[in-house]
Amino acid sequence: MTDAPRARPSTQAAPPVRTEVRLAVERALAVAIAAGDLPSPDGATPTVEVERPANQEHGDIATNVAMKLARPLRRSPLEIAGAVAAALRGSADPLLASIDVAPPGFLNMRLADSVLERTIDAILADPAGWGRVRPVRARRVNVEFVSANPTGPLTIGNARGAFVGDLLCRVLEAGGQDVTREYYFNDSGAQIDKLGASVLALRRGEAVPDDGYHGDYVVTLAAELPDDVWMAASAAAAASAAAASASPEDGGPAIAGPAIAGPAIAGPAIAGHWAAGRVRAGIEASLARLGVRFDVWTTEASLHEHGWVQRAADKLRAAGHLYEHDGAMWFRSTTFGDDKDRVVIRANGAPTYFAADIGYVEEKLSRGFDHLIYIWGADHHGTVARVRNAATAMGYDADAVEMLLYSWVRFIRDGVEVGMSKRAGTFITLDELLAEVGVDAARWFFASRAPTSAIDFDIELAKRQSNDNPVYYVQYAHARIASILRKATTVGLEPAGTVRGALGGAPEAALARAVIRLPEVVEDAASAEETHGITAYATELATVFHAFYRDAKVVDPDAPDRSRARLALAEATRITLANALGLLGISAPDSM
RNA sequence: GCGCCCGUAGCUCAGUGGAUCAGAGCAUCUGACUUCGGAUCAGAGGGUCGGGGGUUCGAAUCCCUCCGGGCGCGCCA
Repeated sequence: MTDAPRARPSTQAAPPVRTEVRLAVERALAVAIAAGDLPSPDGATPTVEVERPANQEHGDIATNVAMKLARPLRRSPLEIAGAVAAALRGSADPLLASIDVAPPGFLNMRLADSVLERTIDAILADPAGWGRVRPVRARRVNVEFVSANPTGPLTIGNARGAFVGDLLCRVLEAGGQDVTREYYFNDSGAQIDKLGASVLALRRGEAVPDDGYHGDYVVTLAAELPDDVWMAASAAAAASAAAASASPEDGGPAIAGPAIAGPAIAGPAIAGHWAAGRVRAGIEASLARLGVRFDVWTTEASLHEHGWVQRAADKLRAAGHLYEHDGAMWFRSTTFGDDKDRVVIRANGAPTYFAADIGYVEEKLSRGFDHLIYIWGADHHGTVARVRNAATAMGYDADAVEMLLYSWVRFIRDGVEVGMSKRAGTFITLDELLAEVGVDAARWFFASRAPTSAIDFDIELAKRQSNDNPVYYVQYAHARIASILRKATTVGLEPAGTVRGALGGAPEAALARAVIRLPEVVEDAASAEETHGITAYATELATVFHAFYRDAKVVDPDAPDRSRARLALAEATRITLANALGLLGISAPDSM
């Protein structure tokens, strides 16, 4: 797999062409106002926004700033557009070849060939840096995703979270952000105990409890349970059984700065701890196979052990946001708009899952992140408000904590939804899905859809139509260019080092115009925190290249100079396709 | 019951802080140069943007309402 070039802050690419044009328009607007051609705006001047028109007749780049200024300047949009256009034409900037005013007040601009040429040349000079952009706002970002409990292998239910999170990280990195990828394991608590109890039951030759875990992997775990763990678990089970019958009182509610009770040490917990570790190793291996990398693995137990939960609770208490009620400790979430207050410490002294969430926020932010992103399934939307509220209550900026919710995927096979339950052991693992569909196709599938949209994933369809999948269309374009470049060398032709003066033809101009947009697409994707713009762009670029291929003979020994220039443009296109695919973690094959 | 999300072409999905978008891919149909990769290209048909109201010069986009689907409303995780 061709991986995306790693983030290298030292590579500071020139701003996207679109940005250059926007700045030129802003300068022209200022010039027109200074010259008295336009009045000075009373209130806030609207920011200039430029866009890529869908209709080619509207030029390469257009702006509606004249219409936005019509009200504050009390001039007609056409009059304003005319003044800005005149100022643009009057500037010595060779950026634009033409500037047209179109009703009701649009400014349509066409890029000069020289801009296309120097951009293409820059791609050839620095392929790895192409597509990386300067951040609008440099941040240290923590992205936490997957975070599936280590109670069983990753399933297709975890697929979207894994890919969405990974893709977001890649896009943010290309957008110039400093990204840390993090996985949170809930390695203690009732679910782990149930997993442990299930393993112990099988080891004893008994049936798995009804509320335990029933998958085949539990049988394997029971068989592999080391003797020392087995004996320790058995001894602890016996001891806690004796203790439970001897002392029913548990010391009353924990208030006024008590220590938060840690997880109970019992047989199932001991076995569960071991099993979770084993399962976790499998999860890490699966993620590696997906090309999903993590920088930091944090466990819930470590948050308790290192006092983060306690510190966060203390912080909330000191700020007056905790109170006791019915023997439990509550966070006054309603202060921040939640519909009810939330329990942090149960009446029995045990912290809730929410308590660990709060401790985790404190722990993450203590590491110096400016921004925390949680990739959560839509079923978690009920917990968004309370966690963000807790962050606010601890004194952090509300915007520092962001939850990105993705909708559930319905997996369908033969027209029937695939039902799943990790506990019942009826599920399709992520490994199985990828073995059937392929990583590239799966990545493309998730990358090309907005995370918030509910989608259907038809497994059979994904396999059967694999050759019609747009991902193969894009990869084919890349392989075709690689083939052309190979072909060229056999007749002694190499790409030229520059396309200067060689983009005059219609096929060349159209292709170059598509190629130079990559940084804009990356910029938009990073700021919107979405990836489907990149897949759409890659598809479009492939289409434009295929048209170029149809209209322009690239390898032609009878016209060596023209061939070398077209080879250079083809190479720039190949780099752009490879970088766009690499950004998505998808391979860019030289042949297929 | 309350809250959040969603409903766009036969299918899968973009577009949703108004004008310069009703779009892409697949599927269907019709065509393509003895030539660099036909996993390609050119073209066609196909949608009252779930229904209905409202605001506006203008609404897929904003507001209300209804219908239909998903999810959430624990001292679970």
